[in-house]
Amino acid sequence: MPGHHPARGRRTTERKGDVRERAILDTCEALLARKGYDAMTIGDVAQGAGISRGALYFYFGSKQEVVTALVARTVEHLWERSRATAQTDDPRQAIATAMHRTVELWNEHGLVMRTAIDLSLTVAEIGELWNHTADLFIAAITAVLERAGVQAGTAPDQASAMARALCWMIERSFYHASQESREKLQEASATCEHIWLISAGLIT
Amino acid sequence: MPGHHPARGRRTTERKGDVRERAILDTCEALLARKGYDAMTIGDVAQGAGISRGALYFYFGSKQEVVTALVARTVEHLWERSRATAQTDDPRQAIATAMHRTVELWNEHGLVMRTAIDLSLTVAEIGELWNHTADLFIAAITAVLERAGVQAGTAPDQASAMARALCWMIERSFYHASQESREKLQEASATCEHIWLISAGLIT
DNA sequence: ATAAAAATCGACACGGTGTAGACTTTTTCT
DNA sequence: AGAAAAAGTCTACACCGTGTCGATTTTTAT
Repeated sequence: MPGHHPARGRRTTERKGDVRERAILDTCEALLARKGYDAMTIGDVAQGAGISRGALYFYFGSKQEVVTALVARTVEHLWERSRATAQTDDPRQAIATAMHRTVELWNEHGLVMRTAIDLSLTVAEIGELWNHTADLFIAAITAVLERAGVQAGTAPDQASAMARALCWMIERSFYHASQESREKLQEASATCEHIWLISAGLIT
Repeated sequence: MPGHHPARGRRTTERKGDVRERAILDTCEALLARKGYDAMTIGDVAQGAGISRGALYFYFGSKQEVVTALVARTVEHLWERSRATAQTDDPRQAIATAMHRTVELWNEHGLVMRTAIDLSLTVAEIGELWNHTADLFIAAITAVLERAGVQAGTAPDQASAMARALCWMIERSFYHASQESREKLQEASATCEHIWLISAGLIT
């Protein structure tokens, strides 16, 4: 329909580059799943996205930047979801829904989350991204523990320190389980939930 | 002293290569600490060991093989130590000594252990090494839990599954803490011990 | 002393990364 | 619509680290 003016007052223009950028990230995610980080080459990603290597470097300055952007995209999604979570008064209920949501997260984004964890050491920016994510989780766990009656504070047997340990337990358990199968993930979740409940003093 | 015969009946011959091999591994460990795995190059290691790159490839077929050998050397040390551990009947005591020993292990070999964990995914052989090590720990934890009265079995709330989760909790907590300082490691240990005790039902 | 085995080296080929500069397409402004 | 600017694309190249090869030297055993 020639002569058609798209609505004004709103940025209609989606740069061609925006589409490409998404294509690059999508390809990166797919290749990460198929070949893993080391085996995946910039050339592969470029080819998958339908451009040449040189063109890719117009968008990202390095292989690390590409995967950092991918992690950022995913992690942003996590934050959004976690912000949208309804709060409950009952700690038992809070724990159950938190674990359930976490299972969903890992089912959906397990690959990128594992990659983020793996690269946290080597790629500083990814490390920060993941640290921040972990801090959100730790804060949430701390809150639940305190509401369940665990003494607030940072001593080894108080809420804050315990929350950190529980967070790492969940991270690592899910990291391994999500590589195996959804069933294993479900089992790991049940176990972590159980230990969390015990630690909160909600189970004998 | 010409004509000197080294004592017989005992393998006096330590191949020159044996010394070199040790030198290579030692250098590798030092460089790993200084620059990290990615930044460390085969050339660096060779230079540090006082030989050329070409000569290094006489000993090891690849960079991965070098670090795999280093991990193997360290892990063997762990196994030895863990075999030599006295058993106690009192679960509380068993947990305390286990955590204490683990702190020592991480203080001494934290760097290599972290490297092993990082490379578990990419280098299959290191993965197996570390898995086996983890299995030893899990078995030990399981035994203690059962002796403390936790029901044996693999269901999510039974000894085996809980031991696995606790193992990951300890691994991850120590992984992070050992990067910071001995104090942090000590604190992390106290927290993990506390959660372990609660999970075993030895604390209200 | 000598022959076999062990160890060493320098040169080379390969593959992946990242850069440079020329060129084309798209967007923006009037 | 049309020109200038901005955005996007490509090919070629330089660099670096890995791993291989064959020739050579050193060590070891007899």
